[in-house]
Amino acid sequence: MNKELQITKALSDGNRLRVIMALTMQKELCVCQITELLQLATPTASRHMSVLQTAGLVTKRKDSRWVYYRLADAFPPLLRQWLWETLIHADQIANDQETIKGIVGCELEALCKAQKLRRRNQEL
Amino acid sequence: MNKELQITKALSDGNRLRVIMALTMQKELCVCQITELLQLATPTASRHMSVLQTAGLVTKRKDSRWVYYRLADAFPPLLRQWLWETLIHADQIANDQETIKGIVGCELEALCKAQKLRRRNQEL
DNA sequence: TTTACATTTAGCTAAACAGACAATTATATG
DNA sequence: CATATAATTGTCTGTTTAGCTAAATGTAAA
Repeated sequence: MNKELQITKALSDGNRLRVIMALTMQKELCVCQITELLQLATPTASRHMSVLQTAGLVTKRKDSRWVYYRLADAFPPLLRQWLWETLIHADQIANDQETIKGIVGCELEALCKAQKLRRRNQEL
Repeated sequence: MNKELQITKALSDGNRLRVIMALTMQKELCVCQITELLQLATPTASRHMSVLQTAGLVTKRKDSRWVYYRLADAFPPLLRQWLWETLIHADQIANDQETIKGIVGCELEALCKAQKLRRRNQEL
C-alpha cells in the first residue's frame, strides 16, 4: 500500500496538482518556470517536484544548468484521466493555462533574470 | 479545484484507503465494525468517516443506534478503478479481507460488547 | 581557476492533521 | 422518566508538512 499512499499524498496538495495539470499542457517545464507559475520560492517549488518524482509521477532531465520535469510514462492512466476530466474545469487551472503561455514564451535566461530582480526588490 | 483537493486529501491516509477497500468488498459497514477493522479508538474511526463523507466518497445511513457507511454512488469511477486495481495486491488489504469476514460474521451487539470489554481491560 | 548562476539540501517555523480521552447527542430499553 | 449505549464533537498532544532563508552542489563561462 506504500506506493499507492505515496501517490495519493503527492496528489493531496493544490500546488502539485497545478504543476501536474501544467505538464499535461506543456510537455516539459524547468524549475524556474514552475517557480514562476506557482509564485513560490525556488526551494519550495523544487521540493514539490521532488515529492512528485519520489511518487513516480514525474521524471527529470538535466540540461546544463537547467532541470526539466515532465510527466512520467508510468503516471497511472486512470488517475491522469480523472485529474484531466475534473480539473480542466477549475478556474485556477484555466488561469494557469494562460499564465503558462506567457512563461514559455520567454527565454529561460530572461525569466531567471527577472526572478532574480524581483527577489532583490523584495529584500528592500 | 477545492472539491478535487478534498478528494485527494481524503485518499491520502492509509486507514481511509483501507476503509474504502473494505467497502468495495462489503457493501455496508457500521462504525463499530470499522473501528474493529482499523483497531483505532471509536472517535478516530468516526472522524475518518467524516472526512470521507465530506469529500463525497461515502454516505451514511442511521438505523437506530448504529450508523452504516457505504461508498457513495458519486464515487469517481476512475478513482475507484485505480484504487481497486492497485490496492487489491497490497498485503494489508488482502489481510483486511480476511478480517472483515470475521467481523461481519459477528452480531453487532456482540461485537460492541466485546469492544467495550477490551476498553475496560486496557484501563487497568 | 575563479565567478556566476540554477537547483538542491539543511534547518527552522507555523499550520494541518491523526490519534487519544472526555463530554455531548441521539436512540432504545427497563 | 431514567439508564444504557453507539456515534459524534470538543479539546489536547505529538507528528507531518508546506513555506521560508541560508548553505551546499554542480555546471557554464570569464
